[in-house]
Amino acid sequence: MLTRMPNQPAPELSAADRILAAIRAVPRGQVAGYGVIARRAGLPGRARLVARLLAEHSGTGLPWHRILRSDGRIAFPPGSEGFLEQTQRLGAEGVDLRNGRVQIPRVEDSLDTEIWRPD
DNA sequence: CTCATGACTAGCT
DNA sequence: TAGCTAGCCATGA
Repeated sequence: MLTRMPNQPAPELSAADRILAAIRAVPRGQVAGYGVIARRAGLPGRARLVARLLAEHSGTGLPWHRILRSDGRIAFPPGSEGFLEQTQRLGAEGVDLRNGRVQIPRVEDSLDTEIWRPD
């Protein structure tokens, strides 16, 4: 059975599976936006679908905490349970959060990966 | 079918 | 940086 690098999403997979693969492809200590995940799954503009799948598959080992809004902020309301949980998980991975927001690296610096690298 | 909702975005002030 | 707006799309009432 061939294991495929999730960089090039397999067209034969369902949209949901491609999105889940893109989420799992975000390495520990790094974060990515909903829209970025959607694009990497071959579904530009479907950020809300990414959010739905995250909620649906929470608790299945999916690295949901590494997914943030396009402006670098946590999508949950500040102070909410999910917000605190995500803050804690990201902190455990060394992601620098300031007031519920990661320091967004300049896109020009990471054109290759499209994944935010908080260093 | 229409309407409301939401872990969203991009653009403009 | 913060608000506000319009656009977006899958779901469920």
